[in-house]
Amino acid sequence: MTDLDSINALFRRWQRSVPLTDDDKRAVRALPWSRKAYARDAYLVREGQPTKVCTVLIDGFAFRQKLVTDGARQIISIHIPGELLDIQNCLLGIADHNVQALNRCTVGVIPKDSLVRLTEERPNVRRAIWLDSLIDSSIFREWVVNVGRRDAKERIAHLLCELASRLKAAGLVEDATYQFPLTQEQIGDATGLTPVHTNRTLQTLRRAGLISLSKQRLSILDWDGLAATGDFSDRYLHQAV
Amino acid sequence: MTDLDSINALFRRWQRSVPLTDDDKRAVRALPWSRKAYARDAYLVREGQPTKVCTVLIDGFAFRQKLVTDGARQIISIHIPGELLDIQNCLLGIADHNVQALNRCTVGVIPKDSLVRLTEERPNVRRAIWLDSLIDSSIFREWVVNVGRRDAKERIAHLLCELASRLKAAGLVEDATYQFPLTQEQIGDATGLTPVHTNRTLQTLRRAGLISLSKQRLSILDWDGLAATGDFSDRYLHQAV
DNA sequence: CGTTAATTTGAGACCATTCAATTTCGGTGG
DNA sequence: CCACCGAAATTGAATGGTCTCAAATTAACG
Repeated sequence: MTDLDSINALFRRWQRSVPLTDDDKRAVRALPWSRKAYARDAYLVREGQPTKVCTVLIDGFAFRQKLVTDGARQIISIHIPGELLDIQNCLLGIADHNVQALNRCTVGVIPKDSLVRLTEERPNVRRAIWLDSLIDSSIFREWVVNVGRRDAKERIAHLLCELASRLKAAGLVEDATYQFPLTQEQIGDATGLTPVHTNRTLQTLRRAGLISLSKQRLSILDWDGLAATGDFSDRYLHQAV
Repeated sequence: MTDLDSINALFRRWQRSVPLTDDDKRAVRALPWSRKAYARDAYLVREGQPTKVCTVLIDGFAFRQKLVTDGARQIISIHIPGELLDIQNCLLGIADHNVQALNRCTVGVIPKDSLVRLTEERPNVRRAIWLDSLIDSSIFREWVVNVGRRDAKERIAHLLCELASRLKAAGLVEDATYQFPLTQEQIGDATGLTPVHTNRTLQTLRRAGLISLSKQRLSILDWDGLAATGDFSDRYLHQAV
């Protein structure tokens, strides 16, 4: 990549749990990076495609999704800068889900072989990647619970808490009001709800004084209340410092 | 473990994708294994507990679950012999979900530090474990889709297809009729349904001539029909040989 | 053979969906 | 800067899938 500083989000994330030496960082920087930009809704990975590269989100948001036969879409996770979008592509031969840009975003791309080689050579990096993917897994598990055993109000409250919590831990937001790039349809796709019901549920949360959300700006007015409504505890994010 | 052959299920599973040398196997056998038996419904891991060991399922079935505040339970995955139940315990300090025995089962237990050390020393083993946990992740993703975007009939059909497919790939069943240890309540907990509705939905599947299920024995009478009903494709299991 | 767990059935209520229409927002070109 | 346009958000009403509560039946087990 021309702008090597873009990798810093990645380092910051990894170093939350694993110490990286200068040699580690040099090795990561020395990978054959290429930089790529995607428009809103563009596909970064398509289910069924052979996997060749691994992608780090540098700027903007992305999400993973799968489509069912009747055309409905389920969003499986939402990603913020500094996260690896498709680490499973390093070992699995065929992509098992789609990755899409949530808004205009830029990513760093590494051929999967070089990344695998790096993990062989740099134990700290390996450990950081391993840990990251285990946390990924934990988030998937929580999402199964969210769509499986919570009602609409709880699901959406939980989703908002998770995103806020992760953004805060990543140092990407400071206060309780910040840019929130999901449309109501996308919130619905992430929670297994229709856009109509998502809309009504958001109104309920607003009327309860828990959030204010309009024009892509979200304010969490009552964190404890929202967390209680969404049955949210941040343990599954494993981001304790 | 007194009976070292119990590890064979593990080796068979790993070798589906990664070749293991005799040295690799010796190293795995040399780990400080202990063997443990659990009664039906016994807890192997409890959410919130510090993690100290890693567990391989040797015989019987187990499942992972989380409880929500109102007491409802969501089953997150179901495990068959040869699978690692809690590999995330190697790196994450606190368990983020519960693991329970589905029926009477026996497991092999390894202190997590020894397993971590083994992954440092044996690249093949490391690769096998990594791959396994990536497939785990893929299954979680599919479950999010299952409970998020499929109706009751589809969810249950999908669950039955997944289990059948995994059991077959593991060489644990031969024909279309085999022991199926889930109660209807557990099927409901795995699909985000109530036991009552699970019961009615199973009757629908029976009446459609797709399955026969009674007294813990499942027959898939029409695989293609069941797979179509459940929108099932085995790609996400990554078990192609 | 008794006791508990698991399955099954019925009826009514409710949460979420569907379908359709309206309003507001955001971006673009004249 | 305003007019226009498509996308997103909002509203209404009717339908429907799933839940709840309760009771009956059957299976599992010591």
